[in-house]
Amino acid sequence: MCLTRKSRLTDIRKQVLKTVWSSHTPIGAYDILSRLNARGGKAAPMAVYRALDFLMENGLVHRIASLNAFVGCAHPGEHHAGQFLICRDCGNVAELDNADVKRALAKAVTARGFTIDSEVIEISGRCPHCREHTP
Amino acid sequence: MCLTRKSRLTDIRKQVLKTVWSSHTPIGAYDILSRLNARGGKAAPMAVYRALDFLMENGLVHRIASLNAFVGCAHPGEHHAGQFLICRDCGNVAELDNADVKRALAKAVTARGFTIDSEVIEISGRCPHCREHTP
DNA sequence: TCAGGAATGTTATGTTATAACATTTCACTC
DNA sequence: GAGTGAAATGTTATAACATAACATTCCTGA
Ligand SMILES: [Zn+2]
Ligand SMILES: [Zn+2]
Ligand SMILES: [Zn+2]
Ligand SMILES: [Zn+2]
Repeated sequence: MCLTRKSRLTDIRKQVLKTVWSSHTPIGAYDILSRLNARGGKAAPMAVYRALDFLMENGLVHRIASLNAFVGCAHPGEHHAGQFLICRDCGNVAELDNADVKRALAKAVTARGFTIDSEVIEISGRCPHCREHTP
Repeated sequence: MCLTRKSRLTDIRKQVLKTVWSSHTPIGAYDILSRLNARGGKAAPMAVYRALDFLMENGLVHRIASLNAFVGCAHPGEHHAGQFLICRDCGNVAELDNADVKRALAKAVTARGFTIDSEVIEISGRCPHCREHTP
């Protein structure tokens, strides 16, 4: 765990992180909650949302706004934005961090006089595997 | 109204479209509902969501996924995607349709073997006006 | 050991969105 | 101009997502 940067990976945060990763597709906060409580727990939604906030701040999890769901970060490190490719058939998500996209976007945004605080880039489509198997 | 393409701009759809445009910032479905019912109406959420679905299909309104809210389309026409710049201070939204961004994104996506069905590109930041007035 | 902040617990409520089925409206045909 | 079928709307209920507010516990460092 890269949490030698003074952030505390407490038990519930670890459980939520595990649960997010145990799903191969984006998972909703209440689904996370159910899985935690499935083995006898009695956590409340707040606990999950707080853990998710922590994990997002620490670059371990991303929120997929278009799905109201969460995925583990493919390249954990500092807090960062990425581009997400979501397969509409199997639900799998690929995380990109493409320099050309960021550059083109930054140029277009600054041309309008805006500054960037955060980005949401989510593409819905079909992954190679699903394209091959269901024409 | 460009609805000579056989889609019916009925009364409730027109009211919802007007309400979306009457707000200078993205507006939530339930806020739209309140404004409709403010003058005595008694519509239900479904009516608003159905009207919004119609307006989005017809390229008159966009959904801002990161805000769970809706804005009028700046360049109405066919159904299309855009890039949205959202000012975190004043809430105003600028709609872009930048060719370089689309090109870079399409390239990065196809390089991964994905196809694109729909895009969500939403940048949160500060607009020129707010940058000037609050340093 | 004893603060003081960070983390969690607890309860309640707010907000956003859809399911399922009934009824009405409207364009089109006969 | 009555019949008909699809599109649109009405209605009721509920699912799904998220936060407010305040109490309590836990950890760290003086
Ligand atoms: Zn990441
Ligand atoms: Zn797939
Ligand atoms: Zn548009
Ligand atoms: Zn602004």
